[in-house]
Amino acid sequence: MNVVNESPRRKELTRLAAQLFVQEGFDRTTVRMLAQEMGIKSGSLFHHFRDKQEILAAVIEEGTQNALMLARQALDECGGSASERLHAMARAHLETLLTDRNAHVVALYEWRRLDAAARDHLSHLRDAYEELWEQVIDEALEAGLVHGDRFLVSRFVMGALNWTVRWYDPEGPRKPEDLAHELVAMIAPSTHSQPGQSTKV
Amino acid sequence: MNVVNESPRRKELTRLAAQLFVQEGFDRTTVRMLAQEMGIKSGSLFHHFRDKQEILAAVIEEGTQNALMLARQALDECGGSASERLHAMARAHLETLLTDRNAHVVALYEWRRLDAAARDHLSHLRDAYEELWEQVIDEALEAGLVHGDRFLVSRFVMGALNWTVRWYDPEGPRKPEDLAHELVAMIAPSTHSQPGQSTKV
DNA sequence: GTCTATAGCGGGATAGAC
DNA sequence: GTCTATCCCGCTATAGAC
Repeated sequence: MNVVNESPRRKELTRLAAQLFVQEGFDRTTVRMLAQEMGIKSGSLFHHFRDKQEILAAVIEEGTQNALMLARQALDECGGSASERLHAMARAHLETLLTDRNAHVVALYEWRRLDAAARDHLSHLRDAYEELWEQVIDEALEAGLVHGDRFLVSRFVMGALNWTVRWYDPEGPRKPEDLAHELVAMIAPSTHSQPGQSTKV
Repeated sequence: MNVVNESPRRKELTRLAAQLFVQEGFDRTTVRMLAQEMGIKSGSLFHHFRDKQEILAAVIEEGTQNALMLARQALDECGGSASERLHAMARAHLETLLTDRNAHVVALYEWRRLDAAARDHLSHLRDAYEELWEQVIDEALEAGLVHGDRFLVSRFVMGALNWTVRWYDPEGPRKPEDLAHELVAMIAPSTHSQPGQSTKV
């Protein structure tokens, strides 16, 4: 459905929609606001999307797919130690959340506003991303880096990261990488990150 | 403004509103839904509240005040060790979020929907609650229980806790107390909780 | 304190010209 | 692919009777 419909125009409109959804929330964002941001009239919007719901679905698909891609890439590029992988994953997650401040945030914070059909269509994507997290957490548990229940630890870690959206100041001194480092230090304090990736601040 | 207006009737209506705001979100909750839940017609609502905004403000004030009260009480009743206090705080926080599932959740998740005046009026309450957290985190840092930056640690911990709202299943086997215990174990693994409070599961 | 009735507005979405 | 024009609906809030 969406895979076919990937015109560059639509992608650009999706990007702009993501920005507004983050600023205002999905419910408060009107189709007229969306149209204005896109430089067209509200009627024209429905040439690209069937309805407002479909815009949300497009944003969330884009955001999750992007996060998944960047996370896999980060894991491929980092060293193989459990600690390095945990750090790489946290860093990738925070960068998709805090640097672009768009589609991934919408995916996390507006998921409930998807209708049943869209949730159904997108849940496997979300699950794939969460499984990647659980896998990295598993490795950390096996390495003795962290202790506790796999399910709970991954949800606590994701919660700590996802909540940064609420208080992080992009103009402040801390970069997403710094936050990732501090989080790993908090839950796995005995770890010394390998050189080659400057995780020490 | 609100302190004067604390009729039992209004408190009850506020309680019902909180429930709907959690289920549907503030924006999706209509005054007609609120009225129906309260057993009156929508017009009658405005005898108790000036407008929809004021209902939200009442819920958030109630939720934060309640959380603050219960947190202080929990700290008073627990032992004095940094680990016990951290655990008590986390437990109180989770119980206000997950057991009642109402006003405190709204305070956390719908804060942005408050207008400027209400935010101004309520921010000192929210700040008092966050300062209580930072104080407990400070004690944990000084006791060597946890390591890191005071600001970041408290935000990470609160994030992990606040995000539980998204995945916690009240019908499941885990109680808020169990979650609190697991979180403390995750960030301060070397700690052995004092007896007298069964924190071990 | 609650009701009925309704004003007044802004929302999502459509139709057909260009 | 975008425009104008507009339908229709549901929302918040008000007025005045009871």
